[in-house]
Amino acid sequence: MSSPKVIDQDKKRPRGRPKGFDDAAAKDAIMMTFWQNGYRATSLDDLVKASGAARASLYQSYGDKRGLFIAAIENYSQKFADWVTQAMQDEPDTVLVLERILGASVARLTGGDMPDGCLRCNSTLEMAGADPLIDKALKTANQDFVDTIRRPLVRAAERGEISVQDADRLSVYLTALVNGMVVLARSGADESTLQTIVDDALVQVKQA
Amino acid sequence: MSSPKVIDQDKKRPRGRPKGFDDAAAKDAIMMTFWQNGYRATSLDDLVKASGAARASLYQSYGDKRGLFIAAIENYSQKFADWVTQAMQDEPDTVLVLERILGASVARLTGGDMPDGCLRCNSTLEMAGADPLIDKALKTANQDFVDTIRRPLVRAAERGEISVQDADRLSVYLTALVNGMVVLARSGADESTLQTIVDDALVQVKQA
DNA sequence: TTTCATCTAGACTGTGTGGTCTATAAAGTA
DNA sequence: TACTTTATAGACCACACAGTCTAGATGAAA
Repeated sequence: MSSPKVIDQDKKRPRGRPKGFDDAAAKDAIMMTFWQNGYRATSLDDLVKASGAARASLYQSYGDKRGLFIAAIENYSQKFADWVTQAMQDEPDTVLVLERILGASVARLTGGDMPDGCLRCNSTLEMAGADPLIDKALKTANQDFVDTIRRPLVRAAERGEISVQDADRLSVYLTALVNGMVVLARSGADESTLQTIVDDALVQVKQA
Repeated sequence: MSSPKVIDQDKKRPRGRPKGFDDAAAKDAIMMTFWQNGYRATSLDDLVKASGAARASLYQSYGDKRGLFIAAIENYSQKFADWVTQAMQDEPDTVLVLERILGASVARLTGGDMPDGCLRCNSTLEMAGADPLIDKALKTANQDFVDTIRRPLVRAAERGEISVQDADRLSVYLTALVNGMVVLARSGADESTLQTIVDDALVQVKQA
């Protein structure tokens, strides 16, 4: 995120005029804009302003509004997967990894530094079934989320701490809870309310 | 729903030309339309067609698109509350009432006879924070849902079966799970997957 | 320096939208 | 039969939007 960007990488620069904006930063800005407003309430002008890229450049890079949205969803998914990879490296204990993941979710859902809700959940309820390509991206993102939550549980299963069946079952169960907390948070639930839910859910995990 | 409508009730008929559509049926049709498409993707033309009412009549009755939407949300909330009232009359046992509620949710989320998802959840993730009046209606609807789920639990507490604290805690917990299942269902989860979640959650309830 | 590929700035266009307005139809009341 | 009230049908308007296009800017390659 805040790592010093390597300017002028060795990668050969293409022929024409160089972009006047940073690709990765623009991608993040586009993600944040869709996250903030939703798909339909985001205009191309919003994306142009947020990304710093020219309108035509966005069309050049992403095809159309739908392409921008799908890229945003993929970007969002990837960030979560990367975060969990890091958490699993930092924390060997399964329950503590899950505590971190769920605790970070609660913090983010109730903290003011990010847009409300979750781009994946927001988008799923706004757009599932409305467009084939978006639908596919959403299905992938939702499956990726379950798979990502599942990773620490699979590690626990490999260690013989729980069964593979429990890993599967719990990963879906915890996904449901996180998804549900997103809706609760957007309807005004505070941090302690959500944390109580997480604590109750972890009891479920520890019993497995 | 399909009960024979009493035509020409005793209520004195107002002076002017009578409405060419059924008020209650129109209200339901409006609810279904918003449920199907979401707020922003629903046009006034959609609502005119679905309700059978004239465009001007809708504006006369509801003020504007936002008023139509808020009425739809209130209508939706009321239907759920009525359903639970009935279920509590039919079934005295607390856990069995909750089983019915959650089971019906699973059936509806995976059955094809209703629009996808849940109008309350869909609308919350699409519109929370976007408009003050809609926001208020959504907060009310979400609080009503928790309160409605809470009713069988409060009845159990009054009977001394569980503590009031557990009733409060579990009502929020189960709300989170239902909300979460809505997202899961819209991302393609099948009935048995959701039913497994419900079964796991009911274990939690029985332990209280 | 010229050429070529790419990016930029923003004008432009067709379509769809929420909301209003007008003319008319259908009922009750006097 | 007039008069009043309410609903209907649909034309109408101003606006916002996604997407396209054009003219010019910028840099590498020749």
